[in-house]
Amino acid sequence: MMMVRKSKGLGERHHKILDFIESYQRKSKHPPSIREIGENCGISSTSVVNYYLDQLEKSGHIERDRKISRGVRLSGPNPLGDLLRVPVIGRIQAGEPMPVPTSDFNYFNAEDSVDIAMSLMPAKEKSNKHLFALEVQGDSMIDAMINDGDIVIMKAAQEAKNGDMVAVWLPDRNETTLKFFYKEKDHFRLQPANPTMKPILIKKNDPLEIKGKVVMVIRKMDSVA
Amino acid sequence: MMMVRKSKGLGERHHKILDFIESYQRKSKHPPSIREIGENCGISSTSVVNYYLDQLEKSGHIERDRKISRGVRLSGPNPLGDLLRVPVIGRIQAGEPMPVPTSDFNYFNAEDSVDIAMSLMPAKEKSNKHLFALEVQGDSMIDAMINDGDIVIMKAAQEAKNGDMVAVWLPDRNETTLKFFYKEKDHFRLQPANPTMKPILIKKNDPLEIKGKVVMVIRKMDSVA
DNA sequence: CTTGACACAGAACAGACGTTCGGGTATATT
DNA sequence: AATATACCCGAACGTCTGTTCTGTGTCAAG
Repeated sequence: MMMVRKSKGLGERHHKILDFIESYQRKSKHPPSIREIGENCGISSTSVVNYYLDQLEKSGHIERDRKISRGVRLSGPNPLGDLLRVPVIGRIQAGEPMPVPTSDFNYFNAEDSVDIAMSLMPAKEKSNKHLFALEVQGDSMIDAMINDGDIVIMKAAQEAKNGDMVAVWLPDRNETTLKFFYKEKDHFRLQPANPTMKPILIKKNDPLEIKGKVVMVIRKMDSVA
Repeated sequence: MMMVRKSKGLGERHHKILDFIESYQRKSKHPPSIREIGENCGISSTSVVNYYLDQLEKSGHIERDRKISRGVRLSGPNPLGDLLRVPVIGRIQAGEPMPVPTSDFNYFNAEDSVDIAMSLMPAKEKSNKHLFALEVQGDSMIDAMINDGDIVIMKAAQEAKNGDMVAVWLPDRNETTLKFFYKEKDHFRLQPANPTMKPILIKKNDPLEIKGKVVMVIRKMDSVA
């Protein structure tokens, strides 16, 4: 009685091997050897492991550095990869000036930080220079589709292009707000992310301070258990 | 003429080795061997490399897995850290059934995937098992504070606890929706994340299918340039 | 029945690799 | 001057490791 797993994409052993490589790498911080894969996947011969590894390489699931010890890794842009550590420099809420990074930007005295996979970042932001994060406090940003507790990743900026989502300080209203920015004939249009809500129009003479551009918003649902 | 570098913390070679390990790991995705370190740092003897590696280990700069090929890595909380690779298995929009993971969903038949730093995940979700992601299409989730283009990280589930944000399929309305879930005396209350909006009440007899719990929401502002 | 693809085992080989040991040369200390 | 210490080299050893080759049994197609 043999297992029949022909012509299907991946067999049980393929999965087992992929799982093992992944967990081994996570625990040991380096890839497993062929023999270690065999022992942990119930394969007694190194040649059989090599046999499967070849298949997984051809199908693009793994990459191998031939002739090199433990030169096997899960493929993909970033099997375990580059993180950006973005400092959380404070909280943002309406009615108070927004915290902005100091010029020194020595981000190690930051109380906290969040790790973002580089692959999540837009191409231009691959350097964590000028990136910082804020935790949103209160419901004041709901018209920007941003909730209490959300984390906003920002890039310091004093100017913006049309379509950027920016953090602006409106001295007239004594308010920090996050809106899409559009420069139009004789005014700035601050468009809420929520399409059911109406924009704020600011005359070009009126004060308006752009504090930064929003790069990303992250909302964690901690209650999941 | 010899270099004098006594009694100081780290010498020139220590830094050179640390830099090399870091850049080698980044490029080759696996650690260098002792001989490779030697060649690239101008050290002709493996024993000297070993000599420095021992020092760097004692001083806590690196960690070593003895007897194991390429068992050297930079130490620290997150030299390059753990990512969860979550498969994006489809799009979600109101009026259509939500895609759910197949039993085979774990690997790369997923068209795309997103990388999430483990440090961002709630403690219980440290395994990418049962995690999947959906891209939200359309504005139908605005009352869940979720916008067009957002990425929702979900955990497959058929049940939910009070306070969980869940994806539910309402056959009566022919609608998939994301709401906070509360079980009450004689009905289920589906509470929108937006506190200005009113809940949906579902009688306990009426049909209601929980598809999964929302773990995280990610919004990328790609327009930043 | 024959053929061939497929899955697997075992052994053997050649390098790669970490480790160790004996020796060497400066500089500083006693 | 003698000793200690830090730094460094080369070689040898034994094991780890990827690769390759031969052989075996299964199964489906011709």
